[in-house]
Amino acid sequence: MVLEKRLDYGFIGYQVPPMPRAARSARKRGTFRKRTEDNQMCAFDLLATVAGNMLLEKESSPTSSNTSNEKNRCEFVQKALENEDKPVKIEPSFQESSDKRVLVSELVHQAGDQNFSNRESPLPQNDVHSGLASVVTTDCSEIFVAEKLVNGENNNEMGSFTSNVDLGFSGYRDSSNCKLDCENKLIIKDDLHKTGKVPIGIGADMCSLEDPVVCDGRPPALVSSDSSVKVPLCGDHIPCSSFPAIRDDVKIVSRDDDENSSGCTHPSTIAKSIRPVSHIADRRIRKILASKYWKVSSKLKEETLSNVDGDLKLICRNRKGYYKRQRSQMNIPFKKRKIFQRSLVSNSDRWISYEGNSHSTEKGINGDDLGSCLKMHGASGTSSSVVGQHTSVQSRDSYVKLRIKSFRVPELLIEMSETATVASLKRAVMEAVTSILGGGLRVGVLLQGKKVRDDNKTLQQTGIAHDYPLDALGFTLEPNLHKNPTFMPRDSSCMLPCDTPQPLTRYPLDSTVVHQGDSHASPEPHAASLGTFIESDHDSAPSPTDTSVDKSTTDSKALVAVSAMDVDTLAVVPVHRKLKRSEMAQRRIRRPFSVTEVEALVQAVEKLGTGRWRDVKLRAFDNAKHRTYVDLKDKWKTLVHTARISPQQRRGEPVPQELLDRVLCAHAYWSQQQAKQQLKQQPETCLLL
DNA sequence: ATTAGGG
DNA sequence: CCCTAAT
Repeated sequence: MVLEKRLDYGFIGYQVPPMPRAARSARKRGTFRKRTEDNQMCAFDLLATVAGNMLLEKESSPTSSNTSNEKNRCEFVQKALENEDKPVKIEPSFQESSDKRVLVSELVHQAGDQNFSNRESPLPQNDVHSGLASVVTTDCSEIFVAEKLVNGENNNEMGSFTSNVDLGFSGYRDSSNCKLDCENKLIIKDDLHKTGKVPIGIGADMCSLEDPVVCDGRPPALVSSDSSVKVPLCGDHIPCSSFPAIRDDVKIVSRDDDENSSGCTHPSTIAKSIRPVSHIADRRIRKILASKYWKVSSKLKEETLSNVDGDLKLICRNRKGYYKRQRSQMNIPFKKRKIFQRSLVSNSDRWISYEGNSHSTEKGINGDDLGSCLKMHGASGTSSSVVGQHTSVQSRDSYVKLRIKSFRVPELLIEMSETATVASLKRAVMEAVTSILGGGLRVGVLLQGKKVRDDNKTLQQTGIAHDYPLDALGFTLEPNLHKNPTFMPRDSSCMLPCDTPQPLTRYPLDSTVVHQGDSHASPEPHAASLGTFIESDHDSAPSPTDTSVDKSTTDSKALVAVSAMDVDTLAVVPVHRKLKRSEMAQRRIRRPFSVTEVEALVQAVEKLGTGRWRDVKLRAFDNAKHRTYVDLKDKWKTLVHTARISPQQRRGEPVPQELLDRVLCAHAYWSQQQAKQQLKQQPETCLLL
């Protein structure tokens, strides 16, 4: 049996409905509304529901005994789970439909092996709240928070999402980032909060990485959901009031949670009857949710944040910023993370904004490039009622708002014995996905369904102008494996402590990259791109280069064949703990030297020579953070080369011949000087010998 | 951290 | 531009 799937990784995942209602746009973008099955429910939704239920339970009958509570909880969970049709839903050919994205998280979840319920759980099985804890993995510390809240404790740590995250999925790794203080206010520590920067990553939500239920032996059939999912399918078991906000929002939520402030000025027209939401349970749970999923932008004060479940109007009023669902920090290489840390990726509205705030300590080599050419937009949209269509032009630069509808993860080809168990299949998918993700991803950019290959083009040159059709742009996730897969004899101990028989599985990791629509593939798997950056040159303004949109080079080749591997050999799974350098950092964007820069460079070199690039840098490019002395040296090299070739062979913005002449002249002069120096030292060394 | 050179 | 050996 060959199970061929194209995994479409959508940025859908969990979404917390209880967003300030007034802040929600009245508009509905139907295209973004995920059609989900009624039986889909994300783990966190369940958790929240359960927790809310528990809280209600506790409040309504504070005298009820623990055992009774526990029993109810277990019962509830079981019933909730029973509402799932089946634990695994593998939809065929969903690659055709853009609205049927299979989340990685979902996949991961699918990959979850129910046999794991047997595995040792760090949680004491006799834990009072085992009913709850068994639903949500111990990896998700929200569960603990919820539990503690239920228990009346309110000094809870948020975070500590460990476990499988090191496989490339996201999760909080730092438990110190936020917590609930003794007054139950959400505290987000670190400059993450101060700066409004949310470490983000492309990854699955942790909640779907949990281990299955111990409760009744059934795996939790929890599938990722987004806000449009009807959460409490278990309505019979949950008092509606236990989660009124969600229940309401679920029905009307639209994807465009509107990063901007339009919601304040344009109250939702989808006025629904809002049930009272004053229950402590709700507040608590929503606090959890908020802490997990929503992030207030930098301009929001902390007090406001702590009010997330309280005075929504205040939030709204204060909303210089906006709510964002908080992405968990992906376990990505440090370097990469450094880049991502200054960016915000909105999950709900799917556009990317980058913050140009670059008071970081890192060298300007990587980060500053990015930081300086990215501007953040979220809070400033004035005409945000048309989300994503236009961005107001700020200063003298035009910015493009980008929206990520979905990521496509590389195609996976999985071969399995027909006699393999479903559990094995799940595990195989799991491993395939994790190996892909763990191997590192790079981003591909699609414009009009065609892959944008040239990383050096500016967005404008590519056609991504500020008024481009948003939907024309797509992103893909591509494996960064490029011959680095470290194949390892399958050893179940590496990540899946399970003793079930191992099936024959195989994942051609050099496999295809499936793109949007017409399935383009990249024959050049190394062309790392971080194509979502907007160039801004303040230090030095490279003059506008050719604005040709070279669509012919954007490739229209057919998809790359999936490399078939020998089926007979022992099953292997690539496990690369060691991340290759290619995944560590993105290539800097190309920033051609302007004539002005060349002029400055020539002048400096004339003065200082060709061996003192640091001085050249200091002298002529001290304030051009994106020009390192290596860059200058390289540029000089190319300048010399350019000066030597015929003008017809030169490319790019033409450099005045006068400058090139000076280049040659200076080069000759300093070469001569260098030679003289060598001659002077030569006898000395001879004497020494 | 810089320099020098190959890729 | 990147990568790195060599300073």
